[in-house]
Amino acid sequence: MISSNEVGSPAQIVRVALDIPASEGFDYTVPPSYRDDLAIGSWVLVPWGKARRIGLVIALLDQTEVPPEKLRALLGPLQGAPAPDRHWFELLRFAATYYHRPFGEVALPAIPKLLRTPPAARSRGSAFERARARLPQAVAPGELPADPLPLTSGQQTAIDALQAARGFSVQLLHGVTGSGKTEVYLQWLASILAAEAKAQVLLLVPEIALTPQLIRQLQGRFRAEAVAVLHSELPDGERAAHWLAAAEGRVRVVVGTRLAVLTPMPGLAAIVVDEEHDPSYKQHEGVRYSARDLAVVLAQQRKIPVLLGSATPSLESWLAARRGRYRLLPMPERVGGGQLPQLQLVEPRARQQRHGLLGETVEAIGQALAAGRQALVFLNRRGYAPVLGCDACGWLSRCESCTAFRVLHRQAQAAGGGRPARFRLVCHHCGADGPVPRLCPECGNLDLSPVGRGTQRLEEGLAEIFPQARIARVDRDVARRRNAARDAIDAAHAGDIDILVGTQMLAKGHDFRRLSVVAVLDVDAALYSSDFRAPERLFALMMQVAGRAGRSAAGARVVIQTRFPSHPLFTALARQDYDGFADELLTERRQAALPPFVFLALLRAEAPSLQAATDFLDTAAQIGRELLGRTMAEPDGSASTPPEPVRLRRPSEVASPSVRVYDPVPMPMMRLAGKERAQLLLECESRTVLHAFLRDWLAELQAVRTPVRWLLEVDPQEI
DNA sequence: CTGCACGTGACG
DNA sequence: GTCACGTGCAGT
Repeated sequence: MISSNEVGSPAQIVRVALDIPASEGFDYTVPPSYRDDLAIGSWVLVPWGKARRIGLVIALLDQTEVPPEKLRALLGPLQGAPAPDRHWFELLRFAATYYHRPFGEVALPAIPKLLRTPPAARSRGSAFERARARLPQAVAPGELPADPLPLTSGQQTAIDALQAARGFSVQLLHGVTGSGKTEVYLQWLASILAAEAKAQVLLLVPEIALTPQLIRQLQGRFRAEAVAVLHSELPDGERAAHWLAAAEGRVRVVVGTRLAVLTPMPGLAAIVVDEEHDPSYKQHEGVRYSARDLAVVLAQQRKIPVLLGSATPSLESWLAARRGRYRLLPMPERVGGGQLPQLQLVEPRARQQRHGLLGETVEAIGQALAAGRQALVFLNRRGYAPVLGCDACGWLSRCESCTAFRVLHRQAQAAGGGRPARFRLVCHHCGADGPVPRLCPECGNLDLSPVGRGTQRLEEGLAEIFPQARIARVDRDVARRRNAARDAIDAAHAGDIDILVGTQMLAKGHDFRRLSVVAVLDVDAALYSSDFRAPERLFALMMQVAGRAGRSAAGARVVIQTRFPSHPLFTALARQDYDGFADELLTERRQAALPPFVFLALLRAEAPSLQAATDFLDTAAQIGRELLGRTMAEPDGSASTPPEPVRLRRPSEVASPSVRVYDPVPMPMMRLAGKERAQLLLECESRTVLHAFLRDWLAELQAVRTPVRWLLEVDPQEI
């Protein structure tokens, strides 16, 4: 049945993005009654095989390549869904393009599960109604520590600069630990909210920093505006409610981890990215986006200011500030003029150790305890010992499925104790978990011993050295038990703990007032790691660890055990000289042609055999080099341009930089969960050139028939 | 010959 | 994700 007013109607057919890998969308006819209701960005319900799915309209078409017998009619607009959000759509489109993924693979996972699950045929009410019914909790006045704090002159200067910002701008707030960055965020965001009744603000924080304390603090401070909280651990119902409230402007403050950057916020007027250098902003599954980078893009699209805050900015941001693209707001002073702790480097060479602790370290901890202060011992390695070994033949407890050792773990014991501790061998990568062999699987020898030291063994050793001390451990194993980590931290705050032992979980956010000594063990591996970002990350971690001590305690110190006390990283750390260290690293990175001076992409492949993975990558590299040859011979497709020679050039002689395709190599962790993995590195001085290449290259790779599972990672953080 | 397990590709 | 289909092997 065709009536004249239907012919040529632009919305006879729509292309719908679904959460289907490697698909640019599926076309559906639009029943006449819905033709006026659909626009780009509309939420729709579509038939999908025998099932139904929720999708987003990504194009209005008047014809399609899909053969008519395949084409089906969509079921209709999704009842109760939010109206199309142009800004959100633009951000998702950018992310899909930049990370070279189909739109649907970016957009649908950005929607909470409850809101993208097709309604059951006979369900009462919609998921949207249910989500709307549970508004984020309002906090009763007077219930919370909620008034703005007095500002230091440094904080005031930063806020003045922020308030002067108009339109799109990036400010890099470089504030030492304890300089009061949070207060700057809160007062700036409050001023944005006060200026415009419908304004919304977004505060992104690293995973570990989104604590109940921070949420309570925000709820107290923004009592009137309502705060939505978004992170991956949130129960489905709550996440849907908060997300929808943000999308419909019913809350004005959104705080969340990286996924929160993909929340629609119609009134978005300002963004803060706290601890912008933190690696947790990079998503490590699905679409591997950087929430920090997307926040900057979002600010640019919305023409609003974004504030990146850190005591140790990423080199990417630091370079942008040095080049004047970002505005640097320094806050070098601590609130209350607190002194930063003194750094003491101690060398293990030819000195006596007790349980991995050097004499100086033991002495420092002892002094803290004697003075009624607390000590924090930091060891970034959980478990009892990183490996179990045979004294006779040298057998080590390797994981069968990974290029890694199984870690010796002491089982949590039932209260009462007395019985001998029980141990397991656990792989931290694939999760394999088994009993400890009674004798060596290689030679039958009975003497198997732990090699090295994890937090559990360290805790044991400390208890022996300081039998009277109250010791608590905080790491991921402890955190797995409900509230256990929080209880330990609360006990430390209350003064019921003398020594805290822990991994980097303890490095962030906690301000222990009675803490006067921080001891750091086993950092040397990071000094000479094959990962070029390791020093940057170690410096950031050390600054954070040091920041735990001495916020109110005079004479606080940080003791680092290292075999390389004269390493420039420690020299800079001792002077609290981030600027010098960062500038030095930038010089090295420029000379070595590493990020942020070049842009990287990795093609990663995994297969049952390394050969299969490498073969695929070899094919991919060959396709890439051929593609480069073609495009360099015809720079813009114009026949009149003389062909350029095809060769790899040094950056110095490059006018229009070319993409370099390296050879496939096994990944640092070659085997993971029984799969062999290899990767192919690509680099280019020009982001634009790299991405143009990636687009064409991926199009050709899609056509390669292979059983190998592969994935492109844009801007990899670990190579 | 039949049945089942597994892998693969399509689903608009 | 789920389903249908094809392949290959084991059992009758």
